[in-house]
Amino acid sequence: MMTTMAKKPATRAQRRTDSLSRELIIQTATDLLDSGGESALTLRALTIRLSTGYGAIYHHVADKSDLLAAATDDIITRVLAGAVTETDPRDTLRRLALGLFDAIDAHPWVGAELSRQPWRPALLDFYESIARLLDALAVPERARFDAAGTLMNYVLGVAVQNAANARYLADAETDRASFLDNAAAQWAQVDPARYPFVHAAATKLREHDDREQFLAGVDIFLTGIAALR
Amino acid sequence: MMTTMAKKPATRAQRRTDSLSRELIIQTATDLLDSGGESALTLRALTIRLSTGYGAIYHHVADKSDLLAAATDDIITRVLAGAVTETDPRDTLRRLALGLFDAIDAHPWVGAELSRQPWRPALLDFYESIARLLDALAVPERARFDAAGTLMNYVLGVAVQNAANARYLADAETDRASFLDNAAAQWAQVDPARYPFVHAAATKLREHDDREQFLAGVDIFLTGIAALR
DNA sequence: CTCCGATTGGATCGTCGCTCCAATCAAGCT
DNA sequence: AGCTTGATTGGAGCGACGATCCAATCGGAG
Repeated sequence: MMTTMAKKPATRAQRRTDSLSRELIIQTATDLLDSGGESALTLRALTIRLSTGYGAIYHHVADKSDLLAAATDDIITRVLAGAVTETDPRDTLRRLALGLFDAIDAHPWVGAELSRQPWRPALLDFYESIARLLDALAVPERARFDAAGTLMNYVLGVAVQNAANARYLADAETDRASFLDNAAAQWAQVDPARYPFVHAAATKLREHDDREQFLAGVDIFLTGIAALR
Repeated sequence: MMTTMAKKPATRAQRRTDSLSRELIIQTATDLLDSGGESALTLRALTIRLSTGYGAIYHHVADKSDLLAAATDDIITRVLAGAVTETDPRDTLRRLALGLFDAIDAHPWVGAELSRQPWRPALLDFYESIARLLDALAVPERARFDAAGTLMNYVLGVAVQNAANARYLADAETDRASFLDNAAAQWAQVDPARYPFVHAAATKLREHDDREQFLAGVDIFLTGIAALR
């Protein structure tokens, strides 16, 4: 046997002229995730979009989870940068929560990633802001820790739920209306004797607005927190 | 080239005497998940543990996600079967929520799976129970839908959070105490000027009990609900 | 006893994340 | 300019994964 095959001419594919950077990779990853969901972010897709190889990417990024985390931090940081302060602490809190809600609504993969890594440094700012606002609401210091944690859990819980719905919608390639109709039809089919409330809720499922329901939940918690003093 | 290598003798590995079943597969999958976390459930590991092949497993199960969903339903159903009813609707609700909390604490992968598929049929019973209890707590019919959804989101949010922590603990092979010490140390290192509340919360992190904090959140919710009447 | 559908085991496929290394470039030194 | 050295790039290849496919085997109905 010959030790070498007939070698290709010694030319490699042309080397890129503009230099790669961590930022460019993260930006491209975000594009892929936004357009195709979590499963669209593969290293192969990245190499194609950036017309480069694995080595170049791994030189700037530790591994895939590092890349996902960095993209998530990027989005979260942007949300916090756009946060505004109202005169009423309750309103500010509502705004803050809605900001995270909307961001995850626009980038569902962020919700899934946060559910996997809930203590990213970028969320420290969120936690800090919430605690500060609870202070302004006269929540006693001993209860503030639990209250802030509860709010965080609720917001993240809704975020994850929304991300799951969005993923389902993307996979099934159906629009939101027919998805809700389908779910409502299923709920309406359950035995009314065994599940009277679920059966009754089927109609509301079609009308409800995720964003408003989220805000209703925030208000429930705010009311409960106000009684902690 | 020869078309066939020297074939092994025509004997196949001995066929199993006891028959496989969907239940046995689900049970084995649960064992694998409990002992090694989500990544431990691979088809190869299943074939080894059951000393069988891929075909036999795929004959009883549609695909891997079907298997994961079935295992999750199994756990949830068990939790609901053990639910008890107190005289006070509040206590019953607390028990119900704690049941789910403890189940996910014992099987963290259930939390991760529920975050991916939050509308499993097994959760319908949960939803129904919650709505029934909210009715007993005199929550008006128009607010019941939002309130029930809010509580569900909160419980699932905490569940996901717990699952993420458990996963981290399993991967890092550290115990909970040193994990909390580590996290507290990190929180204590953040700039006290920029993050006064996070900095102050560092000490509480070491003392706090996840279960109690979860219950504190449920109580905040219950207080908030009481104002809805 | 015979047959046929139900069940089983494993070879094989395509894709994934990741490692590894030769090839290439840019910047500094003499 | 020529040389050197470290940073950066591109891609072949590895092992593991989920899934498919099919020959081999079993067990009950007739």
